[in-house]
Amino acid sequence: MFVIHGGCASLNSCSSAGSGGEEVELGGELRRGQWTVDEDLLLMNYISVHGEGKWNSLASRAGLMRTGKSCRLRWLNYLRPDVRRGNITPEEQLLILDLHSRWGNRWSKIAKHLPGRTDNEIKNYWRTRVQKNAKQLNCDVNSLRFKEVIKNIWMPRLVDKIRANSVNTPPVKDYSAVVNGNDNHSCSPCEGSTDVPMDAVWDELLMDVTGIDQQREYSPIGSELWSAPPPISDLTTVWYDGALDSSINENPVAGGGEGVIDDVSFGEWDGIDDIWALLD
DNA sequence: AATCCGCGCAACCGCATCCAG
DNA sequence: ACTGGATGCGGTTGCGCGGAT
Repeated sequence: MFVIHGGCASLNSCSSAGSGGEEVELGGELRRGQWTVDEDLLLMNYISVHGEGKWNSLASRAGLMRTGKSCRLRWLNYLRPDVRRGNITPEEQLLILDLHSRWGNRWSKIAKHLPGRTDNEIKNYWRTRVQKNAKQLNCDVNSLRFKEVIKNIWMPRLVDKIRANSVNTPPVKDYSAVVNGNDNHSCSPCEGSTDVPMDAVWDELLMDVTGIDQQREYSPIGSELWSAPPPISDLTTVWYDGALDSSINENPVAGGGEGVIDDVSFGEWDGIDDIWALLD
């Protein structure tokens, strides 16, 4: 019925809860900490029959010594059949960076545009990868300076990477197919992910990053008009020419309220290639 | 081989919001 | 309008693994 992906390899490896203050008591008390395979099966089987929702009563009816919140989290972040696991693709990275620049730490909102990805996963990605990068550059992750790095260095490189990949493979017309891999997860409605058409998101995103009107001409994704990409030098010219003029203060959420744009000088980023290498 | 250390990620917590009674 | 339970969300914690020493 269900396939358990990832997670604990055995009951033994998970049934003890480590020493981190987790109390796993079997005498009728609530369990905390790592979920066991048995618990996963109980939860999945119950939901397959009765559906999700009413998490508190679901927990007890399913015979789980867990809180409703814990069951909901486990289901949404791990057990749901359409949850996508594994490396965040360049396309997804680009989307995350762009959407975060617009909305800030609205992980759930961002996740709705990445089918199969959970807010938790995106949040973790941001904290581990993006914040690490900010740290390497000695700047605050919310600083305008770092946002300029994202916009003018990181995102263009991601676009390069996506386009480079697309040279070897036919243009992808359906982004959801990209992010879902080739598996046949229907990724059904993807819970709200359709409130903004993915093509529109990508058109806007690439417009933001490249500043080129005819982005549809070379958009690696979501475009039927896609053709051979322009030389990278052309794109970088456009990116870097426009970079310092553009204000990224359009977004009150992500702006962090600094209000003053840092003096961004890319001459200072001598080690940027090294840092970039860490992100690959 | 043993130990240390940093990273990734699953899970928890507290607060906010929604909604039915 | 009020209240309490259910749900959603963002921040934080800590375990386990793998690489470095």
